[in-house]
Amino acid sequence: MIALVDCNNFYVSCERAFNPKLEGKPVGILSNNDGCIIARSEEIKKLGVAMGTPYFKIPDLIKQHNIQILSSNYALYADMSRRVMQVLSRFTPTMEIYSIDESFLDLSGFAQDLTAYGSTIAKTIKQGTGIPVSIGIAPTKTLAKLANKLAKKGIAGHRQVLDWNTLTDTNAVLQHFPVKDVWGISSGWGSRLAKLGIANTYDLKQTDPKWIRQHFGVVLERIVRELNGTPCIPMEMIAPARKQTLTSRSFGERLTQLLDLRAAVSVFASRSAEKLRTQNLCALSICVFIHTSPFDSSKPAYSNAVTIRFDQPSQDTGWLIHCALSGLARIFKPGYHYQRAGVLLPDLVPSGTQQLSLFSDEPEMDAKHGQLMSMIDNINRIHGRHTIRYASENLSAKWRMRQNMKSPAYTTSWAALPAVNVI
DNA sequence: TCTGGGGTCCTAGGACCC
DNA sequence: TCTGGGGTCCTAGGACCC
Repeated sequence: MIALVDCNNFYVSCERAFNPKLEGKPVGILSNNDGCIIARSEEIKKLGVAMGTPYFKIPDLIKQHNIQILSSNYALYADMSRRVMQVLSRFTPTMEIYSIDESFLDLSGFAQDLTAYGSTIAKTIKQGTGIPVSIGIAPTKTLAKLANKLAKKGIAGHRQVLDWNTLTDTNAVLQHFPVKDVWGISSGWGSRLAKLGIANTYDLKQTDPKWIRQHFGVVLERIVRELNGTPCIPMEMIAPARKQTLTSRSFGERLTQLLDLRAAVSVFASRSAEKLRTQNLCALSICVFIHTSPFDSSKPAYSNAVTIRFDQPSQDTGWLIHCALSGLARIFKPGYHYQRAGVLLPDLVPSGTQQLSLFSDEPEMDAKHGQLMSMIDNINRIHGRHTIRYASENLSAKWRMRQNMKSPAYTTSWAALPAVNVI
């Protein structure tokens, strides 16, 4: 049996844990650059605010219902996630951290009442972190995800925790479950299936897996088999190494000057190199892209990207910035209002196993660069993220994103520790 | 004025090998 | 008249996830 533990409205719950005044009120958390609403409390969902609604489109609704809006605070969410996962890991030896707010727990061989065990887990998480969770328990991951959704809504007297095996008529439940809400199926496949007469999840469960494979591929076939109780998606206890990494941002204001873009792309390349070093990876190539706003039809549109291959794998900030900037120079065209840029490292390999270039500089130079990078990383870890950086990162700050309503870094900065008033 | 930022897997087709 | 049988690697595009 597999349990899926999912935090309720995770970002909102993190904010509420340190700001109880948000309790009971409609709350929305914004994406980077204060663009869209990407996390919602139950109260704001009831007001009809959809996932991904652009913030600037609903000023009246916000005023009318006193909706609380916050910029996203990823330092806080990442730290709260770490705490939740730490508590969760006490309850099983085999756990897969699936996302910032979800984990699969393998409960095979647990003899006791799994609903009661789930309730204990939920209570402990809430007490230890302040975060409310819902738990679905079932024989496969797909059914555990499904049971989790039902537990969130609450069906047939089950709320917060639902053990699939305790339901008396699962087929009746599946008949009322929309296909597009099944894990791994979205509206694209959902509407294709509907056209073929597969209207609900019970219909999908009854469909011949071989027929599904012919018409949709092996991914959907696995889902059908999982709905029938046959595990096809294994637990991944050890996170596999990243295959690519992307650093990109929308700008706080549109940029027209190459200088401003150079600063942004330098920061993205530098951040990418840091990610490589913390994960012990090297990049074989770098891709730089820039584009104008896809929504603004009043100005000329332009987008372009360029990929540069390396002679040998690298995780060196100076080299990545150098290549990123030379790529940028090749695709930059004056006269456009740029909205976003990014640095993509699409081919990653483990560091330490690199094939060296036949025409490489002295190997001693590579070693020196490596020492320089660990020195910089150490200083920045002790004294704060951007204590030492490359000069080109400082060319301009015009591109920096908007974050006008961000809460303090309650748990990761001494300066932002919450104060408690004892009366 | 204003619209996020990351990822993965699968498949088909082209180019090549013996 | 008639033209094999087995592979690999790479890329682009499409589908999905949080």
